[in-house]
Formats: sequence, structure tokens, C-alpha cells
Amino acid sequence: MQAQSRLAAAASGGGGSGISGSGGISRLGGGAGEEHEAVVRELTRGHELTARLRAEALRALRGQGQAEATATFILGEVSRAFTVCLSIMASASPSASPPQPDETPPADSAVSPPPPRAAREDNVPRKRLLTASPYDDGYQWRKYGQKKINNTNFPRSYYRCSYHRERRCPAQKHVQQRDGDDVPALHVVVYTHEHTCLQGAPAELPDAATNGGAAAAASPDYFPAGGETPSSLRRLRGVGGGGLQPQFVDHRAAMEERERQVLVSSLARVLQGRQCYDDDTDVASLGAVHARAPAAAAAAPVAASSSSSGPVDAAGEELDVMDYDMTDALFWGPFGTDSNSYDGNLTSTRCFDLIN
DNA sequence: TCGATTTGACCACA
DNA sequence: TGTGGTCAAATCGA
Repeated sequence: MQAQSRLAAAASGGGGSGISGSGGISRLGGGAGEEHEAVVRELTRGHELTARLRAEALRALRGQGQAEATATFILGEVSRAFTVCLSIMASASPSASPPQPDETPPADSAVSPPPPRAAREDNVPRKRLLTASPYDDGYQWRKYGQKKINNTNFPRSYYRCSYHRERRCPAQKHVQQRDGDDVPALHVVVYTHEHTCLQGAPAELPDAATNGGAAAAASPDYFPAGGETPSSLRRLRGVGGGGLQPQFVDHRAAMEERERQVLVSSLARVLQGRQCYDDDTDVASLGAVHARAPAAAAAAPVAASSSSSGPVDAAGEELDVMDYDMTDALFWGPFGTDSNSYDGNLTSTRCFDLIN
């Protein structure tokens, strides 16, 4: 598990200034399990702190256009990186392993439960993912149902792409918290169908880690003809719990580099204050947070999948750990109407995937 | 008032 | 026939 080793090395401060202080890991003693728990604990803490920082930054930058958008983008990517790392750690967790045949059954299992219901054979492609952050995958979803599933402790929630009607996007997912006492709680997410709301996205998109995606947003295909969407811009500044990611609001012109530099430098100072980075942290390394996340996600699951002993869902089906690529970079931008009625045009953003 | 979520009922599949 | 998946009216909240 290369990624796990890297994470453990990073957590123990190998080669750098490391993490210290009251909230950090001063020393990683004990066995691998203890070390694993410590890394997960710190990642979870980092994830939570990022969310708080994001809320504070957005409050402070509200109405400041590019700065607000850039802060949303960067902190969103930092959050995503934490999510990826937590997913990797979850897949490597002893608690994530499927029950072994020789394990002692629960005391109340004298009557063996019925075999899990077979999956529907509808030839619909499905991707399964085990994650601690099932709602932070970069897409916008609308919940349309919830169901108590037999022999599980937690209900299953059903979601459709927010563009289900507007763009006939068939993408769906359902989320179900896995039984057990995982910390953080792990959820099995099953994605059904690919997003087709990505249609019309530029064929080639630049690396957002280096330019923030400004060139992508500058593509004439990215915004509809006539382009300006004041209503959507209003919505992007409004409420919504952070579901909207307006990183490319009005980015047809190249992002103003100076403003971005100022903001990123501020963020770097904040992050350094939390001692999350080495002393030589710079703007480039912040951008690399984005670049590393998909790479790390791709690296670890490959090894795990080859062992065919990865995590399983409630039905006993092995989770395809390659599905971590669902956390790859996604980009959102404004378009069209700001109506989001159920039957009409839904939202003021659309998404497309940089990868593929 | 409008959009999102909840939840009971219904439907289709194994 | 039971269960998972979806629908749609009711409800909630901004």
C-alpha cells in the first residue's frame, strides 16, 4: 500500500518539520493499527478544519468575485484531497475487511440471515465506492427517496443528478452508511449511469492545478451564447450549504493573477499556521494538493483490487476500489436560468469532468 | 412562494 | 411474494 505508506510517512513528519502541537501527532508509537487510527484521526480533523476554514473564508470574501471563487475552488480541492485520503485509509482499515470464514458469528445469529438479494440484471453500469464523505463528490444531486433496507441498520438514500430533467442526465447514486462502528462513519455509495450533463464541455481542459481552470472557462463552449447569467451569479452567492462551487464564475476572461496570488498566499499562511505544511510551503504546493489527490486515489486502489480482499458492501459484494476516481477533478460553472423547480430547469450550474 | 426533502404507497424484479 | 427502487403528495425551510 504505497499511498498508505506515504500518508504514514507524512503524518510522522518524515524529512520535514512534521506535525506537532496540541492537536497534532507528536509521535506515532505502537503498531500499524494504532498508526492507522492516528492517521485517520488527523485526516478527519483536517477535513473538519478545512470545512470551518471554508465557511470562514467564504463569509469574509462574500461578494468579492474572483477571490470568493478562488477560495471556494482551493478549499474545495483541499477538502476533496482529505476525502480521497480518508477513502484510501478506509480501504486499508482492518474494519474494512470482509468477514473471514473463521470469524466467530454474532451471538444472535443462530438463524442464518437470508442470502443478500441478487443485484438487478439490467445491464446498467454501476460503480461502488466506500467513502467517509459520500456527499462530497463534486456533483450536484437531488434526493428522491429513502428506504430502509433489510438487515441493515441505516436507511439507504436515493439521489439523482440535479440535471436529471433539464439535461436528461441519467446519473444516479444511492448512499448507505455501513453497519458497524467505523470512525469516521463509512458509507457505501453506488453510482449508476454516467453523467451526460457533461455534454458540451470542452474536449480538452487544462490542468486546474496550475491555472485554476480559467482557460477552460474561457472556452466559447463553456458558457451559452449570450453568456451572462446574472441570476445564476446571484444564486452562487446565496445559500445552499456549499453545494454550489462557483470557482469559475465569470471566468471567461483569464483569472486575475494578482488577486489569486494574494488569496493563495493568505491561505498558505493559514495552513502553515495549522502546521499542515512544511515551512517551505508555497503556492505551487497548494496547487499540488489538487494534483496529488487523483494520483493517490489511483495508486492505492490498484494494489487493493488485485488482492481481491477489499471492502464489501452490505450485500457482500466487493467494492470496486478503483472507483475512487470518482473524486477526480470536477468543475462547475454558471449557465442558463436560475430556475430550479423540480419540473423545469433545475439549477444555475453545470458540471463537467476534467478526466475522461 | 418556491424549491428541497420526507415519507407512505406503488411497481417491478428476483 | 418479498424486497428494492421510484413516484408523488405532504411537509419543511429560506
